[in-house]
Amino acid sequence: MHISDINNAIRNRRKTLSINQSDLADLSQIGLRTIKALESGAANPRINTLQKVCDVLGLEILIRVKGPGD
Amino acid sequence: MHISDINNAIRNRRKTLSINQSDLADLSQIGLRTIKALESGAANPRINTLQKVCDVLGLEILIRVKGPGD
DNA sequence: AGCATAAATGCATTATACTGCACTTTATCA
DNA sequence: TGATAAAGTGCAGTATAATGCATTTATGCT
Repeated sequence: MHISDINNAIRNRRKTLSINQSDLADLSQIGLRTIKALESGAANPRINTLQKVCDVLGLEILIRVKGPGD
Repeated sequence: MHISDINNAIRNRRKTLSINQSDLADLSQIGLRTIKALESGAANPRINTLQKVCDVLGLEILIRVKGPGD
């Protein structure tokens, strides 16, 4: 899944785990306001912010060389 | 490759493509100072910044659910 | 419908990424 | 070894992510 879909990835994963934004904020040690911004898609978050949320949600961010067939 | 190795990924890829930091900065529309920070690893860049550089270098950032065997 | 919980929005403040400029240090040559 | 290019560093200004608080809107349940 491409990084541009990060907002949906986060929201879907959070709902799969049945936690609300407030809980995710606490677990991630990130402000609730920031979680909302993340999920809204209108955000340009810092990589550390993303990493913290992904850690809690069991998501991982990867980087690789783009292949011919992508 | 995990996102925590982004600085090496960028530097290695840049050298593979035989361009210098200044060229990468221009092509990415990002300040030279920021490129240097990125490659030094002492950075917490915004996702858009990362994306611009990766676009030029032919790198892609992916997100996925962490599996049991990772 | 009425109530409770979750989520969205506006605003002000703080923290810090991003930037350019000037300078230093380190490679890479002829 | 001297010249040139590339990379690293310090600093100050600007842009914006991150945050909290208060309020509003949406969602779900009995």
